[in-house]
Amino acid sequence: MLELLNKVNIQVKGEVCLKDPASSELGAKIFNEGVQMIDKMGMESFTFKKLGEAIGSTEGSIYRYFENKHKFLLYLTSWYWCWTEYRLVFRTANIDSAEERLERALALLTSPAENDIVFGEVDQEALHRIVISESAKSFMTKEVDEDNRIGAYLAYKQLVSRVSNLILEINPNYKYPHMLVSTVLEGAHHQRYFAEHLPRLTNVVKGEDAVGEFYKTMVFNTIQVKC
Amino acid sequence: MLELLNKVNIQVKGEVCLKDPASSELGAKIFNEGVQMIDKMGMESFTFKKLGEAIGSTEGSIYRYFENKHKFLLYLTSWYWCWTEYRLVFRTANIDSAEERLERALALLTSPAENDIVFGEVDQEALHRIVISESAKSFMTKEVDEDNRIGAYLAYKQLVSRVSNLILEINPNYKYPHMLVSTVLEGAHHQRYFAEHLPRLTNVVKGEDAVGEFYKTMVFNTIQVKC
DNA sequence: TGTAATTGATAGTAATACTATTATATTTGC
DNA sequence: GCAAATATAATAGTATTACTATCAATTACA
Repeated sequence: MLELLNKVNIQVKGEVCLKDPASSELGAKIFNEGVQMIDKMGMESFTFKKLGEAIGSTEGSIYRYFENKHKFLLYLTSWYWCWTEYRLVFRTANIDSAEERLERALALLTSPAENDIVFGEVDQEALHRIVISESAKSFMTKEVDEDNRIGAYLAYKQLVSRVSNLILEINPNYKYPHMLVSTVLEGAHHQRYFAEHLPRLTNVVKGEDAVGEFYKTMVFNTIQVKC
Repeated sequence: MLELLNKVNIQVKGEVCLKDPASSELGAKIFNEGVQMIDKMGMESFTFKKLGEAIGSTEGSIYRYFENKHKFLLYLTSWYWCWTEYRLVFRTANIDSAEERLERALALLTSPAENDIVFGEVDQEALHRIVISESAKSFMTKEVDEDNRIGAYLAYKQLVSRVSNLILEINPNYKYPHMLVSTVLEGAHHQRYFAEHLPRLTNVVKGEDAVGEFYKTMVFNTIQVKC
């Protein structure tokens, strides 16, 4: 884990919270303990009442930060994608070859959960598990258009756009870069989940990085004009 | 829409319902009106009470068919995958070339919603939309292992296995057929959803079958050993 | 025709997802 | 250093949800 002297803060854009949880002690507790609770019990069982009790505060206080628990999930996933983009920029910096930059980007996006650069007390591994198993619920709702309007998916779209550009550097004529990138992002998460719970839907072998290998081959074979 | 003289029934396996909805008038109403309601209002707002009122019955009666609304969703998705497999077998029958069989299979799996062979009163288009926007919730829960144990995902696994075998016929050495197939199945649904709600995550152009084209190229480029 | 199974009607409960109110700290601006 | 503004805690309350239970009425079927 890389520790930075001057901490870089992840700033979540969009009107996803009523009050920035990074702005107070209580907000930080809500964020950190919220991540722990959702990781352990899942969104279904998670409530603001339980979270309030866990941090020695109350339901009412949490409602002053987030309108409801769905907005809280939107905040967590936005934070995750901002964090991912930050790491991606970091890992592809100073690399000359476009191919290698894409390779590194894909390795990051398909890698298993791991704590990285320190951001406060945030348990990045737990958050990664949450995004794997709950993020579909963040946009698969009847309110998706309204949530989109308030900017809840900006971070995700920005990441997709950034990786798409890496692809276009290699093959400027490739027609479906966004489709390919979102397929990889969603797919990699799914495969990790399947490996754990529905192994017959995947081909993950213990000890091998099958997910990374699979998507790397898939992307490079898909974008390159055949000989 | 092809109408068969002797109707073929979709038989959902696994212990997903308490009582087979295909076995009674009331069961059929629950199924058909349930599909309509979930399509219109989404799983979040859907309740057995509302469904009971809509079909002139009661909450209690529906609970005798399904333990809860999550099991109902499991039933719907299983039905959908059985139906999809049935259509796939139909469309690849009597085709000699393995490549063409795979191409037809992919075309079916990535195609937009459309009503097909008649199965009772089932609104297949609505069901397709439900699977696109709700099916992640059928396995992304803390009860996934228990649901798997009772056979809730058998139909899905069977379809993945069948398409994987098509791939292995073309390239018996390909290492990740299950991963590739589940990536396509989930991906195609996601792309349809994104096209509707989050267009910046995709590259779907009106009038073109970009989704089908994209996944076809992706699969064939991925499995074929490069020259 | 009698018995079993199914359905309908009604009632009840614990938990959830909030909203509202008021008292008590805590911060801040001057 | 103090008043005013703001944040938090404590408590109460409501409509809805996700069930469970009971019993009467209807229908099936043997």
